[in-house]
Amino acid sequence: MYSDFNIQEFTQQLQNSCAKAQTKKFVKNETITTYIKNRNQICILKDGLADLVRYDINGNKTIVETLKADDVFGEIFFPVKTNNELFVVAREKCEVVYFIYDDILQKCTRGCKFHEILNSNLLKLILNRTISQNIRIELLTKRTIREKLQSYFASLTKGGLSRSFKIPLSYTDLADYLSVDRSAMMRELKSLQEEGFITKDGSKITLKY
Amino acid sequence: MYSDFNIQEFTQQLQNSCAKAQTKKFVKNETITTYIKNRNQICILKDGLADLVRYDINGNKTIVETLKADDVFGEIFFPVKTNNELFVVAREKCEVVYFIYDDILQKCTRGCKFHEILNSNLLKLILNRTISQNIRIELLTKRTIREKLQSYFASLTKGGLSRSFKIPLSYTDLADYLSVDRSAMMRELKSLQEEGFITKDGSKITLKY
DNA sequence: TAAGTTTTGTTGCAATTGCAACAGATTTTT
DNA sequence: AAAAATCTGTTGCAATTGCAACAAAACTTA
Repeated sequence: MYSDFNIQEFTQQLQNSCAKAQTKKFVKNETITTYIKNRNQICILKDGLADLVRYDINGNKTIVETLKADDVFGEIFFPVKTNNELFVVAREKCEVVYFIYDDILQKCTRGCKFHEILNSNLLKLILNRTISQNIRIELLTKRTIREKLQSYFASLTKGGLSRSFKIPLSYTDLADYLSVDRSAMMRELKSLQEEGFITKDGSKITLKY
Repeated sequence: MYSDFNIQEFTQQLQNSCAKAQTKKFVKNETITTYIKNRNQICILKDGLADLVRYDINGNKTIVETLKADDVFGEIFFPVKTNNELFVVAREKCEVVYFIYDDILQKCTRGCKFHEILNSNLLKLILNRTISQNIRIELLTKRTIREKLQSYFASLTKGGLSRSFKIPLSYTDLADYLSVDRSAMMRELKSLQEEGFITKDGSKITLKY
């Protein structure tokens, strides 16, 4: 994982460069952006938590991504028109930096001294993003709710160090994130407890054996 | 979509740079790479088709990604140890360019004149990759087999232009790609025909209505 | 071309999952 | 502090999906 990355520094670089980055603040439940046009906008969550959310025709909500500080998002990653609208919603108070991709890439092939550093930082950022996407894909390809839960729990144990953790989402949201029915998920959680695989106390889960 | 990308040119740049890129050829069904170590290796499929495949403990096969010319893959995108091994297998004759990420990023911050172009090309490549990952995630978050099929078909119509297309996978592989049971998928395909949504002739599908 | 292998198409049955609905608990808003 | 909204936990029932199994078709390899 390429975590040798300083978002503060990067933001400053962006602002000093030709890219004209802007910063905005959002309160809880505020919509940060909607994916409708293809503006080639790249956003970086400087601080806070947010969700990329989709509603389908049947009203099913899916949390497509959960975003934390330093995560990138933006329309540029979804240039194909989908039938469903995508929203990024602040889960808590957020600070977002945004800029236009073309300003970084097309413009200033010479001249701007920050250009190269920007590019390589952006690369790191997007690389980290594809890694979390892969973890998400792994989870979603699991066939059963049980396997999805176990896969999700595994991702919270930070490499097996902590067998006890607090779920950072409500159970309602977790179901939307695993893309399964909430009641079916609750049932499965109950089975996991009854069979002795986990202990559950509110949002605190402990993995047994 | 950033398709203004010439793989031949890029390969040449790689070979001229300090990155020491190598090219290898593979025959059908040959294993191109296995994800076990964290070698920070990046591979580019120069020519041919390949699959990124995972087998879980129960022997279920999942096609995690289908790769075509110009697609990137490699361990660098899966640095977290998963319980399941991942393989990249040639679906047909393939040509693969591979190099080590650190050679591009850490080394030669000055001096190598190709460095900047490389970086920006790599960025484009990875950006295209995250786009296809998003499409994949959208497909996998669909709740029913029917919706998954429709979502997959939609991605084959190239923006709604062609209502008729040939499925580039066997139905067995398609089920592994949609992450569903094959017989259940076949049943659903039959229903889609009976209800008049599609016409099916071997691997050729035509969308009606 | 014959034998072997893989894929397709199909079905019955069991298990899993989704849907709808509701009461109680918790949180947020007024 | 009361009212409103959201979340949790639960259940019965229906629909969907997975599993196992098999024959026929298509494809590969010897």
